[in-house]
Amino acid sequence: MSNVQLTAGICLRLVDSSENYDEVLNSKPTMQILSVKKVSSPGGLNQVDRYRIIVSDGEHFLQAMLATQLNNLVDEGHVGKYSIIRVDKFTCNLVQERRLLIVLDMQILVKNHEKIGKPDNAQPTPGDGASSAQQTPAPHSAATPAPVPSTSTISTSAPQQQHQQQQGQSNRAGLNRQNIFPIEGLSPYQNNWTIKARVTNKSDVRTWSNQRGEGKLFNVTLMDETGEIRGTAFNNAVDELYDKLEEGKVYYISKAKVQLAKKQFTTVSNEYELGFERHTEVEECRDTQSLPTIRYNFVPLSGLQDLVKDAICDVIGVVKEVGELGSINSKFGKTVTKRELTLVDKSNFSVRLTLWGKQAEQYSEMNEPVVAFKGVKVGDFGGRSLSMFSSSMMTINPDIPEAHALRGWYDAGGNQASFQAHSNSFSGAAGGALSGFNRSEMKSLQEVNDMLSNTTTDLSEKPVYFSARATIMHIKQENVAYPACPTCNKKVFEQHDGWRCEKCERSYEKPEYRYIITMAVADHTQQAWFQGFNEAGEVIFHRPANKLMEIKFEDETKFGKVMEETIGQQFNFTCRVKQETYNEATKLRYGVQKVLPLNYVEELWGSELARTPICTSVLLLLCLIECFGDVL
DNA sequence: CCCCCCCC
Repeated sequence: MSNVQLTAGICLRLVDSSENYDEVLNSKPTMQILSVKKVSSPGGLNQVDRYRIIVSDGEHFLQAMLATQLNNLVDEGHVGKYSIIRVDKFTCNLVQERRLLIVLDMQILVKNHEKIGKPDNAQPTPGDGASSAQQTPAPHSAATPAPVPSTSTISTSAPQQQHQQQQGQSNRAGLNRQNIFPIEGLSPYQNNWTIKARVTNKSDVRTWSNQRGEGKLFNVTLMDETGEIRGTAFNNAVDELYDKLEEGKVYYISKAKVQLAKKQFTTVSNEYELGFERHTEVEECRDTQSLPTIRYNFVPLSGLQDLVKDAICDVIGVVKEVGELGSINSKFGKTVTKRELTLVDKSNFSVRLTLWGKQAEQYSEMNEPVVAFKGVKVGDFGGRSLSMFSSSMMTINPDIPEAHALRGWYDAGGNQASFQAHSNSFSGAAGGALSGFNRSEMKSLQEVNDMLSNTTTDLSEKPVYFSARATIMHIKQENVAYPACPTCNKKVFEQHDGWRCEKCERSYEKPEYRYIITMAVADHTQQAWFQGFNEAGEVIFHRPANKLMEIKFEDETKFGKVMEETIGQQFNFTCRVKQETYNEATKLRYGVQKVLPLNYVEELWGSELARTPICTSVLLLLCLIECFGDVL
């Protein structure tokens, strides 16, 4: 421990204007961390926590930030207060006229060490010695020139001019390639920067038309090793830049406007975004060696439950199931194709992720690949779900350590694991099978009524879902099933040559009966009319509709008996309530999404009664009997 | 200056 040697003097060299910056950059100094403090970004759902650290060389100390890709070193306890580190890679820039070191890569030499020396602040704030300048951003009026950024030089303002003259000589034409700024250091307070960034995503050109006017635009996501930022070009700038900026390529970009990103719209992890303007300079960079293709901040699938709905996150998982291509009709009558993937990971959780449009149509990986997703949206369907944005990134079998680890784990037996689906219900394992049914969110019919009358949601626009346990009181006997087209399920009509489907424009010898059920249900608080279709009917009647209709045609009395047997049966229903209009009258329609027979062990588990010790014991016993009944 | 990103 005692043989650790800090790189004395490095802090002063970092703030010394006359230093050779390249030498300082490459010196890989050994330093001690004096403090680690989490800094949470204000607002926004996609903001990643950051760590501010203070580093010391034993004589002086400096403020620094950890690049977010190093967050896990702190989160997992590998590094902390008084750790000795070797800074292998960093960048330094001016923020509020103070230098801020961003540590991009480091080695931990000693995790725990006593404090070395009595270091002083290498960069005391003029005036009071506190860090007020940093905490109170001065408004930059015209009278207060913004500080000149500096990453490749650590000169202060006077030598800066000298430095820029030197650069002018080496790079007369084109952009100032020496003065590369980290994306993470960009802010509206800086000008004269150049970033070197990869386009990781480029949107199509979109047009808009509203009361404020019309126009066109496109977005890109730009990334370097410190962070990412969204750039937007409007109108003329679209013509100028759309073809120039290609997805996957790296560019020098300067003279764009840095502005606050509106947090309700951002899907990219940055407080700011870039507005491309007429004078914005974009030049392709062919040396792409030093830039990673993508930077992730993975959340384990088990951790999705800690994220709020609509949060944006990165995940990596093995695609265990690939759903069929389907389509949905969105609110505005748009039809969109979709495909659901089921991801699993080492946390033994699974989650469904929806691909849209082209990505859904073109997905064809059938060999359970590892797939990394960046910037996907967290939903709460069935507990937790994920959905792609157009700005999200999907990378199949990425060449990154996390992917290799996951592959190894999966192939070495992880694929045999049973995965827990996200669910709010008490019984997580059951939650997966129930898919959307949340026992802990069960409501009485009265509570459903109250919820519906108090909701601010426009029920004609957006349906509300609920689960309730109720007993069937009555089923309308007439039209309990309809003759359906075996191909498209539409109603068919009997004609001289068989059963005619108008949609498929053909006739069938026999129809396929499908249930269409209107039933009165009740619980101890209320009654309601539910409507159910084929899946619901098969559960309620314990037989396909064809069979029930067979009985009806052969023996009316027996049919009446079957109908009667359903009365008094209790089920767990999951329903979708929507406001619909018939003949200018609006009414709420309760569509049954799912019917589940009761499972008495689980019903008890979820109840208050189960909290008593005696009941817990009995329930455990019941579970054991259920599991091992055959053996006992 | 956009801001849609959907459905069960």
